Amino acid sequence: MKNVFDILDERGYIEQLTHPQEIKQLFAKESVPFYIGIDPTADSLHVGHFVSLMVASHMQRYGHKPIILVGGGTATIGDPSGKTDMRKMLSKEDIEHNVACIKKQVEKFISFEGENAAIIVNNADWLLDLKFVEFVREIGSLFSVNKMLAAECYKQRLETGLTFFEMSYMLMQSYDFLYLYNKYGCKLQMGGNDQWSNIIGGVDLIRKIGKDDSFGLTFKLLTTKEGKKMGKTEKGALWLDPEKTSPYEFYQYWRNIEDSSVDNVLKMLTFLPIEQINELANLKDEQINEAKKIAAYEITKLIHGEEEAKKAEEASNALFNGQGSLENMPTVELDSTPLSLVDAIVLTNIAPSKGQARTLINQGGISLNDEKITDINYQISDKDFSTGYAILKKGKKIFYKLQKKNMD
RNA sequence: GGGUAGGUGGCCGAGUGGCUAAAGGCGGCAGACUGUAAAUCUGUUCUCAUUCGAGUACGAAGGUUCGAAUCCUUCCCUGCCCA
Repeated sequence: MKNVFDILDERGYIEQLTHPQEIKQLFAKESVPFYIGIDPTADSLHVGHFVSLMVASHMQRYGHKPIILVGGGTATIGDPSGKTDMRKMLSKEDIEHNVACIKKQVEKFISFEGENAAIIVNNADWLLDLKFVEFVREIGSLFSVNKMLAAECYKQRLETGLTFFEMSYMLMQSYDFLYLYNKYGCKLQMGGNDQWSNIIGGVDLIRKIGKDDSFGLTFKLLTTKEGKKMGKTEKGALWLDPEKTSPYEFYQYWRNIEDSSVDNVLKMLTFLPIEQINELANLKDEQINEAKKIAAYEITKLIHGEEEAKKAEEASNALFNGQGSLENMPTVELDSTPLSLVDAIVLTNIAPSKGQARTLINQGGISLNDEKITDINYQISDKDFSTGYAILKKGKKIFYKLQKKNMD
């Protein structure tokens, strides 16, 4: 059997490793319990977590045991890494709700049954009961403040201010690793590269207490060529929850990525064989659109299932190539006609306010049934529904199907 | 605890009594060009009413003034230096 290490490597997941040689040998030698942490700061995962789950899935396929740590305890603090401001704290109820939602999404990637079944743990279970003095004496004494301050993740914060509260985040994450090491024999922590400092904190902690088989690995963050984080949309993050980001929008996001990201996205976010990916990524110019279609389809399938992926693909074909049915595009029902175009735009959330709806119309960004409309007083009436529905379009890529509620 | 500099629209950052819904940049959106790409150029970017206009907004609450983001008072928060 191939070593997962090579898989992770050839697919470009790996950014940094604490002990490259040893980690590779470890993978070959035994089934390694490893953990990735997820902060339950929202009730859905987003693309940022996607990469972590992909890696965990690859690892599990090769016989290693995933431990998904949900940071119910640490979320009460908020990781200061890379943030310029202290994060707002979440209530206990929020966190519990979020944990439950996250669990469902994780199940799409990782099996909780079988030989190397994954487990989910919540660090609230051990962190909340810690005694302060005890913790500081036993764990805190093993951390050098000088070293921590030198860490990249704190440097930025040193300029704007950093509280002790936030600094202890690293200690807690390190303690998590130690706890999992002791309880489940967890030897490896994985995470996004922004977690590097926290990860080596844990690796060092375990080594300081006399063990030498703790390791850390970080993945590359998904970024565009300019280094912008991927997964941002005009509405904020690209969520994995279909209620927050519809499968159609999700599909379209990947369909529209820039050429230079195709290779990365295919490798990191799909399970397509590497040979096929290399072929696809080599397509030039206009042809690379084929690769994007495949990427969008595969990624959507992973998150939302085959059926939703097909629907999204079909809707997109219908809209952009004029073939196939319009049935599956996002639809909004209208109570009554006539309705002003401005109102319809706000109703469909195409624009958040009437003012913005008007600017859109004025700038020629709105069309109805393929006809550009520049009259801000336009009233949508029955004649726009001659085919039974009306297509409202913003810009080139955002479509909504309007339908009347009571067709009589 | 003492001293000092600050808190401005999604972010960064000008503005120090009326011409300020507040320069500039970033980000976002739209238009042109394209391949549902990138880059570039143009427009736009608080809310309601697009006719005039009105309402909210410069950490919070009060006050001075015909008029305040700009002045005064109290409070909250943050940086830096000293202890």
